[in-house]
Amino acid sequence: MHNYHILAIDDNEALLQTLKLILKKEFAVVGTVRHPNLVPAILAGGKVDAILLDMNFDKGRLDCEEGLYWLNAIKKRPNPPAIILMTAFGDIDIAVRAMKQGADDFVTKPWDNRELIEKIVAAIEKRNNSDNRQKQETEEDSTPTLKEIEEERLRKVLKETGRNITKSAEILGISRRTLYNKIEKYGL
Amino acid sequence: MHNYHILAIDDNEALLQTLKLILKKEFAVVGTVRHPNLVPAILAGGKVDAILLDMNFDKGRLDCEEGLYWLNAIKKRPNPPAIILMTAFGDIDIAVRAMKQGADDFVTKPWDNRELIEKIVAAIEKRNNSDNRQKQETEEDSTPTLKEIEEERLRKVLKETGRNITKSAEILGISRRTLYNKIEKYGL
DNA sequence: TATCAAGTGTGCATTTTTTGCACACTTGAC
DNA sequence: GTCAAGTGTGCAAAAAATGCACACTTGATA
Repeated sequence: MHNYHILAIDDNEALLQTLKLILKKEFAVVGTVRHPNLVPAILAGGKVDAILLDMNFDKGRLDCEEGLYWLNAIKKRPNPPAIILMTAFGDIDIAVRAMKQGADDFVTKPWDNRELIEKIVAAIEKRNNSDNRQKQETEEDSTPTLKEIEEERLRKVLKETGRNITKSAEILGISRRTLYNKIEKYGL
Repeated sequence: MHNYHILAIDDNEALLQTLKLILKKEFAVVGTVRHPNLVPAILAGGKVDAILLDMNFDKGRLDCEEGLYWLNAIKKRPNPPAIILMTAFGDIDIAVRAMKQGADDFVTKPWDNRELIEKIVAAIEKRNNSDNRQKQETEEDSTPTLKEIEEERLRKVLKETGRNITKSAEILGISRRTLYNKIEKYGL
């Protein structure tokens, strides 16, 4: 049992219920919606780790283009959930376009339950890992004081200009005299 | 006629020649190789804008896994060319895995010539654009004045602390009063 | 409800930094 | 030799940073 929140989107009510039954056994919270236009509101409201988006363009209700549109819209949000797409047809073009737009994985109907669950978990964990990396980077980034980054920048610019003080001062946007002061202050 | 260098990889000599004939009409230089193990040497030698990699796993010579291995190897290089994959089978799983590993596009055999060429050009231009973005960013990185990086840092730290002025000032190594002054000065 | 720690926003005098300008050099190119 | 471009430094005026004080607000806790 994984402590993840899943949201399944499908305009076929019967299929949606089947999906929910399967996913309920493996995930803590499983929501279902019939149309993706409700997704932004749901994402704004609470935690969602992965979205299962069905692109059944056979019934004319929610077609492939629309599916890609929603995929794109969801992925543009600040902290997007993992997205796994489902399609009834083995169309490579759609799969490729979906992957280009940031889908995390692709499942074809009829799906294999075990495979579906594995793909969902893998996609969520991959997303979490990349999140953590970003956080670590920004945390490390936030430590230095203004003076430290100033010193770092001074070193860099001085190096880049080959220690041409006049040019360096110009690049840094400070007066030449001030640059001399700072060089002495930091012992550069 | 595009001034791009293309490298086509296929272990079927006849198909390779067909490809070359088609591509020669559209691209400045078209190379052909029978096995991807020559690719690293070729890439080290000269300019290659795009690679057309055929993954025909029907004959047992160059199978799908091997194709993905080479895709991965090429994409790990410092300045990788765009890669378009070709497959005789409309297998979505392979397409998805290939896209995950950084393939730029996917074409199924039998291919449509116009579509193939368009995809190659699009992939190269996309690659060039992202290159330019990186260059611009790194170039811009050396341009900004001390005040600009100061402002950037202020924004970042304020955001990170949830606009806790006292903590922000502490992190930045300046007095609280000064931080207020800077916030007003920069309009944060 | 009272209280207390932690934070906010601002004023003010003092100290520090920045700035602009001046001056006397050095250096390399032409 | 000279000329443009750069260096290193002094100095007074202007600007910014600092420490401290004061009157708040806020959320948790006894």
